[in-house]
Amino acid sequence: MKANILIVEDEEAILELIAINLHQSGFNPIRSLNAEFADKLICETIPDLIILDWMLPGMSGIEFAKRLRSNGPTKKIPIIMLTAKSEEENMIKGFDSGADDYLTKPFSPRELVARIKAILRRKAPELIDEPIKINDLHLDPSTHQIKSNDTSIKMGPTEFKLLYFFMKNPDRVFSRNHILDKIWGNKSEIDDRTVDVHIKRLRDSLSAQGQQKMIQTVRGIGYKFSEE
Amino acid sequence: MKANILIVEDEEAILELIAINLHQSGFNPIRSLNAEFADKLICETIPDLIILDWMLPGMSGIEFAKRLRSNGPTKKIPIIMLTAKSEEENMIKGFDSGADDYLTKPFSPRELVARIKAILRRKAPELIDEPIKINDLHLDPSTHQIKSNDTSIKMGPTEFKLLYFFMKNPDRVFSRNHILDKIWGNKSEIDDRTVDVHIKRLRDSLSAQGQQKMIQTVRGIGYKFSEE
DNA sequence: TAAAACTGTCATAAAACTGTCATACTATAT
DNA sequence: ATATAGTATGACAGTTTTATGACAGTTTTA
Repeated sequence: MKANILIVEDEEAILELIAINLHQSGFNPIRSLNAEFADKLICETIPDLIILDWMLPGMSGIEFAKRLRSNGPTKKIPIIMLTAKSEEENMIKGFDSGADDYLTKPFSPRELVARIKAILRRKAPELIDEPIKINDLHLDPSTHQIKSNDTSIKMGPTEFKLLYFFMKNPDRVFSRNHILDKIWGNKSEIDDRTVDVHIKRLRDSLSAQGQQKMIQTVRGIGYKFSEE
Repeated sequence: MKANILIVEDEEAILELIAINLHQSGFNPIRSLNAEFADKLICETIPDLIILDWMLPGMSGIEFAKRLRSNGPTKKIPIIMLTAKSEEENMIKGFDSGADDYLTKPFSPRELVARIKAILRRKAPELIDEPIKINDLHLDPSTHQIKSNDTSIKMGPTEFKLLYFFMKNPDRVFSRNHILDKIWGNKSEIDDRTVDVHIKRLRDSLSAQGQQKMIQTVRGIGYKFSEE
């Protein structure tokens, strides 16, 4: 499922530029030239992230941001502010009003996409669903499928999340507690050692396709995923 | 071990923004909204770096910086100053008062992290977990991997810590007791000679790739790591 | 609602790692 | 050359850390 990204920008050329770039990067851009129309759009579908120009006709971007932040359902939508170089000194207010990041025009589309991904990765990692392929192991989050040699591999939900997490961060070592945080959520009162068991189950599933060795134990530290 | 970074900033939104970004970059942020509270925090744990807003309620950032600089234990803590665009011309005073770097608001979190790393790399390289490469021996703390000629080298946890320690302080001789302190922790009741054994084990691991000579014995003193 | 699948915990087995010691070496000074 | 203090090394028994299989309770599926 593509992430819906609302762009609110009064300069049509820029709006279009951004939209095209986002589309190419696998996002679903929603265009609005002003805050009023953006409001309507938001009612229809809550976007996953909003790119907001600082200067808007009618209502300023900053006011709009504040309103979004004060309002229940839109409270948590990440916002990236766009500002002209000359307005930069006001930017601090942008953060105040709740923006998660900002970009100064002119900016490179590449940069914008990078920031969007960074924010989504933090706030809604499930939305940045790019299939991952490592060493003939294919994981597609959108179809919830894992394949190796075109043979699909079955596993439980927890094992899937585990594998997804590992494949998104290959080669990096994670402690059991870190894994617990990421997979179970930080509230969990769950025993460290439970991770071992799920690692075992994941390895068992992978071993049907001879891929079990990809999950490695780092004694005294935790586990890591790597093709070696 | 994560670097403790104290943030002194009276605008809560910004404080939080910085803290979150630092946390994500693997630092340990400590928050303070004013200089007085910061003082208390500093007493508890000496931070490894301080990010200081220029304008603070009560005591100005610059005064605070000066005080830190005049005071023994806090003398050497690197300081990054934050300043609003309009105050920029005063920045020279910031350097005067001992800041190591400064950033003009608004700044991107990315930029801040980059500067922090630059400073720590200079002043306390051991706090910043970056891969180290010496003489074709690569050590990467985040993946917990050691490679030479693209061949990965295996070793136990203690040997890894030992090697990491040595590679962070190349060419320097350490006594067995110093090593014991750094690797085992200062509480240890462990025999001096145990270090010899682990050095041996480390050498054995490295010798598989012909890198054993990098750890040298300094008779009567201890050991050192160097490419000779 | 029954069957199937999944969870988290435990006890136990298996591996890997530790620290110490006795012994064999080595450098250095006399 | 010899004595001596400092190092290297191999073995080993004790610990710590992981892997594994079983199980009872839950949740999901059919």
